[in-house]
Amino acid sequence: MAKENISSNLDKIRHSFSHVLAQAVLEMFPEAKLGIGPAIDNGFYYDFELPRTLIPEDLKIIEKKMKKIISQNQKFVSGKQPADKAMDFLKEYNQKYKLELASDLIKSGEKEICFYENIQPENGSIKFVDMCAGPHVESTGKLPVKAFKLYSIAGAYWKGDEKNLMLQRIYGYAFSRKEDLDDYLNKIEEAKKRDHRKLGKDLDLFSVHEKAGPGLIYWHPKGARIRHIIETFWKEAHIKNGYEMVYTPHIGRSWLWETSGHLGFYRENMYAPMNIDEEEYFIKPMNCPFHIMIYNNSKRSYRELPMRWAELGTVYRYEHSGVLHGLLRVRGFTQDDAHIICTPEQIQDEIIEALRFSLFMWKSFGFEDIKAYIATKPDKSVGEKSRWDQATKSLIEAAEKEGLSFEMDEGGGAFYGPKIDLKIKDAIGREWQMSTIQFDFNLPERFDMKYIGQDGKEHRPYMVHRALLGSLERFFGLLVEHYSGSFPLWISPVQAVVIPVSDNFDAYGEKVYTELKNKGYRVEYVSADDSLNKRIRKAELSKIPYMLIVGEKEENDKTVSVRSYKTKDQKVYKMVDFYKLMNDEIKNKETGPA
RNA sequence: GCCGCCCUAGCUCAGCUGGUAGAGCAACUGUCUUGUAAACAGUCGGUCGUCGGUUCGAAUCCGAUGGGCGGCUCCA
Repeated sequence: MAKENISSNLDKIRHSFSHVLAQAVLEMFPEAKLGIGPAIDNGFYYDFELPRTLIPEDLKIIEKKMKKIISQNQKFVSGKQPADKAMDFLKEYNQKYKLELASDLIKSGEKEICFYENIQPENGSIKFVDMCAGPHVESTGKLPVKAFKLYSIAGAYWKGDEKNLMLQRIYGYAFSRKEDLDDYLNKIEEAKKRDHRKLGKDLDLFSVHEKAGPGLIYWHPKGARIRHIIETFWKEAHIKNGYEMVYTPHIGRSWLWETSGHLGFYRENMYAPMNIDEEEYFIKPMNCPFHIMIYNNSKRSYRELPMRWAELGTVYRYEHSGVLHGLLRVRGFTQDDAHIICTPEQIQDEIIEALRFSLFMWKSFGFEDIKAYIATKPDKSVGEKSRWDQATKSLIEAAEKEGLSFEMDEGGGAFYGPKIDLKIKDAIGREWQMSTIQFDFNLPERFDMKYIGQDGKEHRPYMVHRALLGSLERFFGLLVEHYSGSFPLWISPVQAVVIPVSDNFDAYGEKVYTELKNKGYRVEYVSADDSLNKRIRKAELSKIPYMLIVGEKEENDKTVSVRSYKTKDQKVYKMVDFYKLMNDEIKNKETGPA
C-alpha cells in the first residue's frame, strides 16, 4: 500500500519533470513541435521535432534551463477545453502532434481535452501549456532538483510507427531523492562491469568478428566448455522427461519453406537462397518444418501421441543490423527447441508439463526472477476460435498451477497461436524473452498433419513449439551476467588451478594436477614462469573458484593450500577433504535432471 | 532498417585548435626460483576500421562505406 503511494508519487514527479523538459526545450527552440512525455521506470522522456539535431552539449544547456524553471516554482494548473475549442487552440499553438493526439481522442469519443498550464506565481503569467491529463506535482518547486539528470538523446518514431517521422527523444533519470539517483547511477556502473560483452572478452569466452560477419558467435574453448555442460545437462534432462532427440539438416529446399509459408511471410528475415542443381535451398530460420517432415514420414496413430521431439537446432535469421546485441540478439543461434505433437485431450497436461520443465531448467541454473507473459489472439490469425480459446485457457491454467505470476498480452500472440513467454532481465535491467511455449495452428494445416484416432478417423493433432532456455547464445549471455562471470562450480570452465610456489615443486604440483584431472575435474596447471603473486592475480582475474597453492609444506604433508575465489579464504586441505569440499558444492548447486 | 555517438598496437587507453603516432598490460628473450592480487631488463608490435576528397601536409577536416554502442522499430 505504502509502496504504491510512493511509486505513484514518483510517477507524478517524473512526469512533471518531462513537462519542465518540454518547457525548457521550447524556450531554446520556439519552433519545436512537442510529441509525448511520459514517466518511465527510471525517469522520463519527451519527444520533439526540432529544427536541428541535438548534440550532447545541448543537454547541459537544457538542464540549466530546467533548473531555472524549477527554481521559479511555477504552478501546474489543470484545465479542460471543449473539443472544438481545444482543436482551435492547438492549431493556433501550432503543435501538430498534439493536434493529432487531440483529434484521436475526440474520434474515440472524448468531449473535452485536458490541458496543463505552468503559471508564474508572482504575476500569473502563463509560461507553458501542454495538452495532458496529468497528474503533476503542485508546482515545479516541488520537484527534487538534485535528483534528475538528462542522459541521452535518441531517435524515436512518432507514435512508435516506423512509417512516421523520427522525432528526437531526450531521456532523463528522475527520482524522489538525490541519494536514489546516485544509487541508481552506481547500480548502472556496477551493472556495466558484469555486461556479458565485457566479461566475454575479459574471460576469453566468445567473440564476434566484423570481417567474418556480424551477429555470428565464435565460442572460445572456455565458453565452449560451459556450453557443453549446458548441453549435456539439457539432453539428460530431456531424455529423463520423456523427450526424444532428433537431428535435422541445416538447409532445406524451397518446397519446404513454401509449404510452411515462411517464404510468404518471413522471407525478409531469411538468408538468401543458394542454388543447387537448379533448385533453391534456404538456410533454416527455424526447425519446425523439419520436425514435421519426420512426423509425416509415416501414418500416425493416437497411440503414439504425445510425441516430444527435441533438438539443439542451429538456425540463422537475418536480423536488422541495428538490433544486434552481443550474445542476446544474434544472427546465428542454437535454439533448445522441441515440438510436442498431441491430441486435444492431451494438450492441457502437456502445457503444464512444458511450463514446469522450463521453470525447472531455469532454477537449475540459478534463475528465480522470471516474468511470464501470456499472449492472446491478434486480429489477424489462423485457426478456429475454439482452439484459440482452449489453448489460451490451458496456458493460463498452467501458469496458475505453477504459481507463476503473469501478465496478459492481449492480442500479442503470433498469428498462428497463443503463447506464454518467460522473460529475464539482463545486467542493466533490459528484459529478454527466453523461454517460449507456443501453439501452432498453422503448420499442422499447411503440412496436413494427421493421426488416426480411436474412432478410426483422421484427426488434426495439436502442435506446440517450445524453447526452454530460448537459445544457447542468449542463455549464455544471461548466465554470464547473472553470475558476473563467477560461475557455480558445476558450470565453471576451470574449477581449480594448481599453482606451485616455485618450479622446485613441479613434481608434487603436477601430481596433484594429474590426480584432479583423472578424477574428472576441470583443472589447470600454472608453472612458475611468473611470480607467485602474479599467477594468483591471473587466477583471480579469471575468476577460477579454487587455487591450489603447493610448496614445501604441502609436499611434506601431502596437502594443498586452497584459496577460494568467492571467500578469499585460505585453508589447508588433505586431498580427500578437498574432493569432498568440491563434490558437496557441486551437489548443492546441481539439482540434476528431474 | 531509422536517429545519435564511437572506431588509434592482442587488450585498456593518451594524442590541444591538421605538421606525418605514444603509454601500461599482454606476447617474446634473458635474469630471478618465488608462500597468497602485478619481480627486473630488453625486444617485437599500428599504412590510426575501409575507400575517396580537401590540403604543401590528415589519426585529426569533409563525404561515402563497414562495424560497435545507446535508443526507436522489428523479433516466427
